[in-house]
Amino acid sequence: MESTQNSITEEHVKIARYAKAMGHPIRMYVLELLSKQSCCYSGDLTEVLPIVKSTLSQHLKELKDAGLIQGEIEAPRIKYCINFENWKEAQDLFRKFLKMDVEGPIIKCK
Amino acid sequence: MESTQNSITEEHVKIARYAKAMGHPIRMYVLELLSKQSCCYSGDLTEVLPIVKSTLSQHLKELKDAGLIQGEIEAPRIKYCINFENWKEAQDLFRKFLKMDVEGPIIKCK
DNA sequence: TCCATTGTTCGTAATATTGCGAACAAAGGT
DNA sequence: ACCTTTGTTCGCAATATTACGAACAATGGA
Repeated sequence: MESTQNSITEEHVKIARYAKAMGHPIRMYVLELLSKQSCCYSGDLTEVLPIVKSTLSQHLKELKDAGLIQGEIEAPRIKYCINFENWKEAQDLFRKFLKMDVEGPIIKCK
Repeated sequence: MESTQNSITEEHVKIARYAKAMGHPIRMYVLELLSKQSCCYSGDLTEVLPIVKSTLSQHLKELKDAGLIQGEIEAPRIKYCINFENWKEAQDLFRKFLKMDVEGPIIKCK
């Protein structure tokens, strides 16, 4: 079933997907905030972030699509929280990835 | 000197920059390979990756621009290695970021 | 010197990202 | 029923990303 040359694994695709979602300062801010203080409303964010609500909505959608956060309707607002299932997966993937070569390479380059 | 509303810090910008560079399966593969086995030549990569050399060159350039890797001329080839100074910074940033809420939020969201 | 090898750069194209404002939808309160 | 609040969706524009092939540069070897 596999194509290409089995170099790129499903793990590379997964971690790249999470990394891509994290690849914007606004989204990193939101993730950090949520992972620190459980939940927040999107209105709280527009007050401190230098973007309009529609742009924020798009960033939140990206984080949602990547699986890192989830929204819960609490009318008339929406409460955003970390999606802890996927968050844990992302943590594990990054930890595994970052564990490598903490002390530098075996063969020092140059 | 700061503008906006001091929500987005320099750290958010930095980690987002690294995350963005990691936001593609090809680049994650290269980073993993290099962090595992010290160095490699770009020709080694084209052999196993399902992209042509010019595309690979662009991905390597992105990793270089983000500061995660460095190239060293070793004619007629170029030896690519992890840039360990920045790699360490990225590791620290991600570790700090990932450390948060390993066990879940204080206030469980529904 | 000419050729082969290696990798970058250029030109091109398709698609994705980022951002704004306006319009829209959903729900609660009066 | 109407209005307010909240957030999404739409339309638009500018720019970035991803990918390919062709052309180009640099270097070592024949």
